[in-house]
Amino acid sequence: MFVRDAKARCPHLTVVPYNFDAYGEVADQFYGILHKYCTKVQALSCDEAFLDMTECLHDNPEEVTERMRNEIFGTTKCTASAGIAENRLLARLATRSAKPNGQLFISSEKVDDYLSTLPIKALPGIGYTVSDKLKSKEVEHCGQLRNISKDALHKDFGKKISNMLWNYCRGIDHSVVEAVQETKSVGAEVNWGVRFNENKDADNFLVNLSREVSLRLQGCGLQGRTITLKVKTRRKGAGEPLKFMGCGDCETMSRSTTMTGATDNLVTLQRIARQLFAALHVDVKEVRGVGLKMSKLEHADLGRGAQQGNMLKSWLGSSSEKLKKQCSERTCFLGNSDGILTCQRSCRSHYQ
DNA sequence: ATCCTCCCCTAC
DNA sequence: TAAGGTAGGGGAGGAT
Ligand SMILES: [Mg+2]
Repeated sequence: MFVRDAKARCPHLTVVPYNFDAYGEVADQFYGILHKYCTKVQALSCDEAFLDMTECLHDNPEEVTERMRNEIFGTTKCTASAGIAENRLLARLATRSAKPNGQLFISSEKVDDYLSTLPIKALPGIGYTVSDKLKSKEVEHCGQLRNISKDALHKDFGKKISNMLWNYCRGIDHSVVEAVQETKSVGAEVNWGVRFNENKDADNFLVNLSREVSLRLQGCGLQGRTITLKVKTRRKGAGEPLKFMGCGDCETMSRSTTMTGATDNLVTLQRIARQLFAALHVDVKEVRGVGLKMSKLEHADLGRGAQQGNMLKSWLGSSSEKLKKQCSERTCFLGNSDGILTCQRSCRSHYQ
């Protein structure tokens, strides 16, 4: 429900504003505590992480988890939930079941029972499209999914997704906790408040978006070879969206260019962004969203040929918090010529 | 046989 | 699918 509608129904509604600084502070405390208990921590977001506790099995995992949750609450005043199991898939599912403010250990013996009635949609990586497709075949729970052959799944979902479905519905997950994650792409997009009257408005927007992406790349010390422009346009027949300045029902198109050398250069980005936009042949009056993304990344200071991949620690570190704030302030200048500003960098505030 | 581009799906 | 932004990954089909 939109705030506007909620206020219509509840005129005295108190709307609490975002407080990104506080979320960042809690995230720092959260990760600080996790690292006190475990060296293998993989950050999924500002409020969710995997911990590989294999090396800590000399202690009782459930007791360790109790202590961590207590410390998180004591320090942050935010409750936290946790799942404990033999692999990442089951631990993640256990966490969902444990909410709010609880913890759950799924032992090996309980896995089959737990999964048999679990909706397929609850599996990570399975969303509306895949689960609806299975539902249309009367397959709704993991127990039912186990009766579908690998071959049949492969025909309907392709290699990777069929394997994932086959393994996950049996509680199988061989993936490992990776503390260090490689950034694959850096980009920025705006899909709200975008309305252009003239070509030069769109052009101006592309220039600013290019600047934003260039600055973000430089902020990360990264350069890239592939630039992708994504444009949302009003779908034929779709009227103005009910939500003010929203993008409404749109079609999405994209074009990309791969260069021989990696760059973070503003002028290069602007030139290519313009070329890509022109190649899409859209009526600027119909544009509802624009995004620009750089991929095939390399470390800026290592130059070409250094295929090491970039090792970026979680963006939750305090230095990257500062960068994040700068980005969000810059983003305010991405508003179009009507002065409509954009709101980026949403951040979940619940910790359970 | 593998890579690339574009599109779609998913999670937070 | 009545949030929007960032990012990762996979599928289809064409290109190499
Ligand atoms: Mg799911």
